[in-house]
Amino acid sequence: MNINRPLATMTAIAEALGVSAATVSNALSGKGRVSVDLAASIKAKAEEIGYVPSQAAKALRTGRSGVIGLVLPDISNPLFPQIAQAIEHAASAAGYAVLIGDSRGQIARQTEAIARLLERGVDGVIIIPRRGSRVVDIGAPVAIIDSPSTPGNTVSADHWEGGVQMGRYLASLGHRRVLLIGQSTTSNVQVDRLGGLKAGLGPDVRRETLWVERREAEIGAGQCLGLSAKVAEGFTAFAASSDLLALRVLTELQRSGIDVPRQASVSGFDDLVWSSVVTPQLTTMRQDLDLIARNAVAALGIGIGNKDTSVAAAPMAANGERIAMQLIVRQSTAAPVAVPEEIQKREESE
Amino acid sequence: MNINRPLATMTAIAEALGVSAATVSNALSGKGRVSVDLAASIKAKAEEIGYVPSQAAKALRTGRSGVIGLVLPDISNPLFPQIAQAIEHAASAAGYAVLIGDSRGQIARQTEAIARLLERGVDGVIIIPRRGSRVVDIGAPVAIIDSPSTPGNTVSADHWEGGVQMGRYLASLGHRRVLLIGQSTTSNVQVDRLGGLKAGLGPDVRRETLWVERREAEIGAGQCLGLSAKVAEGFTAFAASSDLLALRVLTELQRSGIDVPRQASVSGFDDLVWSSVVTPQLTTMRQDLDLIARNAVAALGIGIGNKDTSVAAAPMAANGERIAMQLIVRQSTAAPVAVPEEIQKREESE
DNA sequence: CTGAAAGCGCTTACAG
DNA sequence: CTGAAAGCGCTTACAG
Repeated sequence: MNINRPLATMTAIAEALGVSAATVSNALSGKGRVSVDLAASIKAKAEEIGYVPSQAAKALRTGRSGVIGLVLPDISNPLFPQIAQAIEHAASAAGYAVLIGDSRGQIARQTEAIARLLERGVDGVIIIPRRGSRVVDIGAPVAIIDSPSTPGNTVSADHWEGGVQMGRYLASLGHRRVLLIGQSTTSNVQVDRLGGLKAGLGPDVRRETLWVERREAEIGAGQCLGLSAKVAEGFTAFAASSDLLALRVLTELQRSGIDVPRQASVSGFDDLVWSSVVTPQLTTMRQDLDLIARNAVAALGIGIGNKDTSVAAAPMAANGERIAMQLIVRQSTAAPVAVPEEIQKREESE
Repeated sequence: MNINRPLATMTAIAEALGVSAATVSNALSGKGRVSVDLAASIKAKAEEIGYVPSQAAKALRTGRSGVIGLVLPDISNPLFPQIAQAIEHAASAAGYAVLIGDSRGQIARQTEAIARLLERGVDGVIIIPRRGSRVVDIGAPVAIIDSPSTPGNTVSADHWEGGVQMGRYLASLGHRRVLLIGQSTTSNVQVDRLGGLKAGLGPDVRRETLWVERREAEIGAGQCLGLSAKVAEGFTAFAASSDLLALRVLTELQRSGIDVPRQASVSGFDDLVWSSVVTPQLTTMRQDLDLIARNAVAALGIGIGNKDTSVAAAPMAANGERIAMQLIVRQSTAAPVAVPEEIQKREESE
């Protein structure tokens, strides 16, 4: 805010009403040490002159800024918008604003990003680390959203159980040969998801795991993963550890002339915005990001009595709790069908 | 930050060194009214005790928070991560932190989001409005990133010229029948892009425009757009107003058994993260978001002398300037080939 | 129920 | 070159 806001202070209200600033403060904060009538006229006056409290003064006085930092080292994470929205919403409901902590695309700069936020006086930090990077103690409340397998994790989706759900679903469809596809073995989230998938598929299903990062080290980045050969080998389902990967799988299969889901089912995780935009729409597992965000904010162990909105009591999970994921069945998965080797002619889609 | 940070204040430094707080302030702010020696020892002491300036006190005193707000009403905008990163980077270089302004997914709540930021004492707001929503005067510096066609726009990519580039490129490939695909006619950005496309394609190219929102009003959301019929009609290129739309087009075509780019070229706009992940990789137009962000921050008309980093002078555009877009040619576009009516057998891709 | 006073940590004229 | 003083707008014991 700029320098000029001379009239809209507590002092201004106090003078206009011939009372003390302390009384104005008490009336406005609603702590009830003021007579009902006086409080009412103070509030009316505040409204009238367009009073906006000075966060700076409040912060200086109370030692709390009312701001939390959100650190998302991997900005290319396509989940970013949903996460940011969920955190902002939960924070706002708890009386907090959210500062962006960016590590300039470099995961290594995570610590640096946190330091910058701390300099800004944030009351706490929510971190969504990437690839198992450890978060050191920073002398301020921290909540970490990662994977239950990550030490220090505060709250997260139950990625393993999500994998189990997806695995069971694919098995129930009748798939007996499934390719599991992950990006990187260093991601606890992905390892959990694939681990759960294996458990959910059960012992009767043959499966194989493809780690894209590893494969690309051999064939080069962005190259074809050789998925159509897998179809030829008899794989009927491709379960990816993320929608991003599932998209890659889906388009590569389609490009090779393979019909999804008729010849091959494809599934992902996360329910990204475009997951229902592609054809066929992607079957996926959704995280309850709102609940995760609320828990993360609550885990910061604070709670400014917020002014206007009385937030409905939201369910809270204990520290470290795993939030269930939700299976979203769409068109990219179906029961496997026996398909002749030569590519079957598809009916006109319209 | 929490209440306890008793030692790391200017007063603490002053006492430790037997000087006044004013001198410490002058030394640390580097305004040079302090002898070199004293300044050095003050800085050393600050370092030693881990001094972190209180933003709250500074804000209260100077009337400026050093924080700007970023309002992105359409959080489902897949460009969000790149934009947020670019703005944070530019703001940080100018000495600012960035507060997230969320309108809870509802475009109508844009004004509300701005108000919340203002209450937080931001020094200015950067807004990326959606679908031509007008931004009213808010009594604080504002920069709007939208489309040159939008009244009040501060800086943006030159979407029209980007369209021209793409149109020329497609025409140069030999396409003579092109389907232009936009989401909504109420988006100035999309209207500009398609307008530029038409201009770039030139008079020799037959084209038709498909507005998805309008079409979906008839056929229902998420339905097939009937693109394969267009291929049958002789359209050889599909130019979408965004990568998200292009993804939809690509997968629908592929699902219908159409080979991209052999039978149909597909292009988008924005170079989203997954654009190079799909097969075939998407030809697209990239915005220089870093430059746009720098201009937006600069347009706020402020500039805190920032502490450590001396940012290299960055090129600045005048108010309202249009930033050139960059054509990224990838695999989804190619010269059209005559294809027999019956779907041509594709070679194995591996 | 209401008010006077102190103080959060900084910066900025103003003296010296 | 250095310091004493005031004040940014608020909240919080403490009196009355």
